[in-house]
Amino acid sequence: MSVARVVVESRLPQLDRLFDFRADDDVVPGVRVRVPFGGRMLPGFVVETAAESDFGGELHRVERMLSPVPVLRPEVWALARAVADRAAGSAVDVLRVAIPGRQARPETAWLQREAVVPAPPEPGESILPGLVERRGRIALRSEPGVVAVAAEPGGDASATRWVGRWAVELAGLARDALARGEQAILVVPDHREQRQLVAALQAVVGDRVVELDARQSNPDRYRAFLRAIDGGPIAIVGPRSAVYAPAASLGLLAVWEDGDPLHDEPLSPYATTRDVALVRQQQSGCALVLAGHARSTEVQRLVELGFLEPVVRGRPPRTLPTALQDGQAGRIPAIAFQVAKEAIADGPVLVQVARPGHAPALACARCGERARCRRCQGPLRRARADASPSCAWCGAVHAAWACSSCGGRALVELGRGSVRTADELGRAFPNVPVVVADGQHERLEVDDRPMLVVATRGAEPVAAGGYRAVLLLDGERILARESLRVAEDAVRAWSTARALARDDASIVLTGAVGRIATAMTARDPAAFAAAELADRRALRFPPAVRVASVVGGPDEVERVVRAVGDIGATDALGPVDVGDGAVRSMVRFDYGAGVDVAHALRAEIVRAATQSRSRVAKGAPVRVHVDDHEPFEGI
DNA sequence: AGCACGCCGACT
DNA sequence: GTCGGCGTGCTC
Repeated sequence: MSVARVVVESRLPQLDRLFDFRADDDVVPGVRVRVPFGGRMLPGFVVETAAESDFGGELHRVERMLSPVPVLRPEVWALARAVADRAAGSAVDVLRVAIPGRQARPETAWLQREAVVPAPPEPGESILPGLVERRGRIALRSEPGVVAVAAEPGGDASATRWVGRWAVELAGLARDALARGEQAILVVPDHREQRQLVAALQAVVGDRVVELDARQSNPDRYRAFLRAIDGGPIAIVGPRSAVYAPAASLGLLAVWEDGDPLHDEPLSPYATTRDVALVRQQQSGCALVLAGHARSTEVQRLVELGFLEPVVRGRPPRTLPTALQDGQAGRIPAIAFQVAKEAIADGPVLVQVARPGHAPALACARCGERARCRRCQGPLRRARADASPSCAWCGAVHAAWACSSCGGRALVELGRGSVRTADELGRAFPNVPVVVADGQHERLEVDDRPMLVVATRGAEPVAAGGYRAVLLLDGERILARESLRVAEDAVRAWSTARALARDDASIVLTGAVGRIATAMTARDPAAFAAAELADRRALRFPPAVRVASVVGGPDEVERVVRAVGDIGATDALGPVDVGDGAVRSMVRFDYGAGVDVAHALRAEIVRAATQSRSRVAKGAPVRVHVDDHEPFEGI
């Protein structure tokens, strides 16, 4: 009998620590257990074992071991703990995304396997030779093993398959780690990038690739996770949760397009891949690569600090930014038609648009009032030219619409979506097939024949031989959005779409002027990222500072903000009303105050969870979101 | 969260 | 005198 120190699976912030239980000797660190806790049974993970406990009272006994597999590795526990502390959250909440649920069948098969660790692959050429070897010797401004890579656009333009050069280059770096017998973790925003990266990896490391994908079935996911537990020279690829993959000797951690919002975890404590990767790099000393076609302002900040060494690969394809004349908004400019016409005979042409459907917005033809859903007040739109208006939020179809303010029955279409753009292009190019790719119509690949591919941002299919031209439409509409990161997001979305083009392709960008247009023609992404970051500094917005949003009842929010305000280098914005009797404040703080702020926030969260249960003080519960990616959205 | 403990108001 | 309201604290 020994003592098992267990983290119990409870959302209560005050239980986010280890509790001791008596356990049999087969209960080893990392296994899942069920323990008696507060009068009932709770699942948990054994974090460590010891001969004795320093708890004063009588220890309960572990009820049973749920699985003998040590799924929580020490390095992942350390990571979860640090990530939770940084975000004023619970470590178990991190483990929920880090560790897939047990599946009996794959586990039985795994337990009966003959443990075979694959041989390391042969070393080969990579874009940053020696990067992985430098692990462990990372210091500010001296030979960093941490780099920000501006990836080379374009790809392998074979007629049957397209793999971006970025993927080939990351795969080469992964092979460097595997050749040393270490693991590589490569984190991508989406399964689109995952497909390319897996293809590139298989070309250089064969079957030493493990995909940890939330889209997999539960057994497949657990099977892949168990393969990662086995260790050895393997490359682990997956979306944001893969950053927590078990890898005892991690040689490389690479994040592709760290600025993509898909890297933001929507579950508490909301850590984004880049931040987790930075913590993991610090803990493991692995080489860290933050790569993308665009540079995030967060990466720019780390470059300016000298923590990341910037590396610029390749050169963007020729890009023509075109401003729009008055009254042209939403139209396809003549130059875009011209470019498409010249390129289409030779192969596919990509047209990127802002919104899906036919008409993304509708308004009353008589009074101009935006058409809204009678049920939920959501905006109405039209999916196809001949479709009835439907609500974008609840999906209700409004065949017989009447304006709520003037009673008018006629609608005008505002803007145009992918389907309408496709219709118009189809008329302009009568003999060319048109393919629509958006949230409703997923399309991952197109072949090398002439066609127009109309896609919303992030839904662009890969073209086997590379696109012959890319039209980036709706710039003015994208940039009209009210958000801290519009420009950064737009440049990233345009840069990634453009990278799907063949090297000799022409790129047309409509509705972008000034700094943003320049960003799309410059070779080096630094100038734009630096200018964006300078703006944020001037305004004291992230990532120049960090922010924590505090939502809840007015009294509670005020109390939390006051507690954090006692720390230096902080200030608060708000509170603003967010409905249902709740308010929101934004606490801004310098990076240097981060540890103290997170600590104070955590203390307030625990206090709110334990002391505020008197019937009078029971308002909306306080919720804290540290490093909200879009802190001012919806204000 | 649930559950135990503990201290003031109406009651058989 | 005590039964029970809920505020407070704890969960190995």
